[in-house]
Amino acid sequence: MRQMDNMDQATDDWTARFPGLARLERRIRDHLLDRSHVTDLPEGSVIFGPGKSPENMLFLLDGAIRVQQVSETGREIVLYRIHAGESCVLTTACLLAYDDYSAEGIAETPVRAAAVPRDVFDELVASSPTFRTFVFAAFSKRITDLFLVIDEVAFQRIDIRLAQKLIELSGGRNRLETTHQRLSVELGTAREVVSRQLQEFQRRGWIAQTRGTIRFLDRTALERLGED
Amino acid sequence: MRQMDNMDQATDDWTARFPGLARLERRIRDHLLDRSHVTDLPEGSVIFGPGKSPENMLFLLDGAIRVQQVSETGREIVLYRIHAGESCVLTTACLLAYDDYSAEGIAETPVRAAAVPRDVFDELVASSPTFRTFVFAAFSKRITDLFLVIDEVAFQRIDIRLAQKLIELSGGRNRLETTHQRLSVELGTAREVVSRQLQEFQRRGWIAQTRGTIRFLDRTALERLGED
DNA sequence: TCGACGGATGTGACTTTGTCACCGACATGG
DNA sequence: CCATGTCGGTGACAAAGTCACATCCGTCGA
Repeated sequence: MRQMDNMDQATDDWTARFPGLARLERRIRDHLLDRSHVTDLPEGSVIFGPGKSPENMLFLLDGAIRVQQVSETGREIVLYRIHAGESCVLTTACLLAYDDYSAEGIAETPVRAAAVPRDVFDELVASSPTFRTFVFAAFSKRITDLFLVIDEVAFQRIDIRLAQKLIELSGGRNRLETTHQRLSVELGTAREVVSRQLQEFQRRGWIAQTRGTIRFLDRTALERLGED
Repeated sequence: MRQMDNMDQATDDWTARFPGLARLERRIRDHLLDRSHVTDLPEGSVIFGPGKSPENMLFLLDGAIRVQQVSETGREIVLYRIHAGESCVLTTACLLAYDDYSAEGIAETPVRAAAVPRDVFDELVASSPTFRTFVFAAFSKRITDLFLVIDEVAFQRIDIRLAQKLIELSGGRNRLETTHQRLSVELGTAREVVSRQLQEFQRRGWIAQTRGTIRFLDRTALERLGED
């Protein structure tokens, strides 16, 4: 499930890449670096999921992890992503063996992360105020993000959400390589709904579509729609 | 906003009411009891909300707090409840001053709670493994609960969700005093939708309605529907 | 006692979203 | 070349949300 690569940790202070850990006490930081492993995971790795609890808490150095949920009905929805500079707090939730929730974390790109064993995590929370702040801030951010997801799923129109998601996923580029199916999972809706909305965007001259890619012809129009 | 009642803390060990705190180290427990206040809040008190961060973390001794969110569009949805024996971890999220999220916590009944100041909370997390476990378990539970809410809002049929909610809110009694409006907020849907579903339940002989109350005529049928 | 008022509920017409059962188009590998 | 699997299109329908009302009922002053 996972491959571990030990690195020369003395020369690679990965904590510097985490804003919240920049001011970590020197002694603490050294302990953390000493007791953690930097790990590389290929794209598509399942970091955690039903029946797969990780033993370590991850601090993402590069890449992104997508956390999504599969409903009993088979439909899926993307809950959030963890990007470089963020930690995988859900792992701790998982570590605590809370009953089998259906969420899973998947490496969306090749991922490099620092793996911190559970006991080390606990020691750090106990001994470092800075680390505590970091951890609670991470939890808070997740929870408020989930509030936002709930708000959008419950109350936002699908055309608006789709426009927002297209802009978000494009990351500034003017084309997006994805399928209607994948977009429907992002929004927790049905593929046909996405297809129809994209047809409408195309009819309005905002995008052009070919199999597997969407080109933006009028990004501003999409952004306007996405602003409510 | 809040009224504080000091009690004879030496004789009232409220930590005993929290399963997760039962094994708290004696020294820690005394510190917690010494530095916290037991507080009474009237029904309807706003515990936290947009612009109202609490200074304390609450441990609920009696009553219930309802946490809900108001969307920009004015529609509302109940996110979760905090019952006696649980703590208000969201408060810590709030304490960390994460940007103004729109969620608010309201006392659904008269509430008695132990208020733990922020610095005491931090000390306890630092010094007690038991307390740490308690806090992280609380966070985990909230997050997994929110996953469930997302799943239901996104993928579950409204009749099934309504049946489940009626059973849940009735708490074993065979009548429920609430309005269609309130039920619609519970589910994050429109009042008309609730009215129509309730009419359908009534037509099937499962419930009887009068202004402000619902009587259960065939609770089993509702439970069956609620099981998918 | 009357009537105004506000909250609670009922209703119909309509739009949006989700579901289902298909279809053909395209890419890939034998 | 065909078989297969993924991708996207389509129409008919069902479920859910929206809007604009119409009642209904209890309460509170006048």
